[in-house]
Amino acid sequence: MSGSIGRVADKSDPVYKADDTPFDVFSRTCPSRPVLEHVTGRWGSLVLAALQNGPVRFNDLRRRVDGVSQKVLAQTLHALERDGFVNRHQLSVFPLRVEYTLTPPGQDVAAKLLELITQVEASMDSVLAFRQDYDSNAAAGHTARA
Amino acid sequence: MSGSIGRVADKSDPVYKADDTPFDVFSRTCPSRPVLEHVTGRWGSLVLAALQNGPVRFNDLRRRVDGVSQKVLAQTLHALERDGFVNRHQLSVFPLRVEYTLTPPGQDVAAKLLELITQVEASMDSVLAFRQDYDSNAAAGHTARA
DNA sequence: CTGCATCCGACTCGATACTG
DNA sequence: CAGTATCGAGTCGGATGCAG
Repeated sequence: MSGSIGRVADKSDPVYKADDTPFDVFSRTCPSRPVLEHVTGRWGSLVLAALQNGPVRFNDLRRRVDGVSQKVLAQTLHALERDGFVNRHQLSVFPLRVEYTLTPPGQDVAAKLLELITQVEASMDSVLAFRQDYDSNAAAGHTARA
Repeated sequence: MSGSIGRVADKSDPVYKADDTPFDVFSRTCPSRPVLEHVTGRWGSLVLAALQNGPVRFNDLRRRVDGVSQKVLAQTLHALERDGFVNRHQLSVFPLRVEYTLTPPGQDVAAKLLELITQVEASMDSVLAFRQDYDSNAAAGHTARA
């Protein structure tokens, strides 16, 4: 860490949000930040989204979330399980069968996540269009943007 | 967490398809996935949230998003700017003054993001309670979990 | 003030191999 | 099937220094 960014912000500037939540993700020491990272992480968000429609087994999840490795999927699930967003149910049969489901808090979070994902997908057209513009301008004039 | 969540977007990102095929984040090749990662990334989400209430200058943003370094903040802003979610406005005065604002698409996404963050913060009590339970059970039982 | 370049440690990922 | 252990490689992120 650096000395320059260590707790420089005072409680004098929070312009936004005057609600009653004791948790503030903007603070680096707030326990909600790691939780948010589990939820919004590269794979966490996709895993939660994939669990929206009922129990899913490990390898099904792996197929559904295209590109994730076993190791990382296991890590992701552990984190979400420990946060109480995901429930792991293991059947003592053979072949081994483990089903993952969303807990009630997990459903709440996943619902919001789904809305976000939907919003992002809905924005994709404008994003892609903007990027083309942005890239060509950057290639030509450099800092000469709108 | 590192991964490539916070990686800077560049022209080597998966190329887009111009047809009207629906975007599916679950697909590894879908262009919406990197965009979602910019938005939900460790810092991207906090930056978008911090920009909700109007223009913010670089260093203000840095103070607001506690713990982020200049380099990473700049990277994050570049990615979001290229996606068309954030607008960078530089005033040619001295001292140099740069203001970042949300574009309309950025506002839509940030709104959903805020809801998600609020939901996560609202879940924190149950999360922390659950974790205590989870950890003691794991400690008693067998191998410790992450 | 803003922010790019570079160096470098720390961390994460993914592939493989192995256990229950 | 459902993971865990290990290892190499790649990346990220922080600090510093410099430029506009």
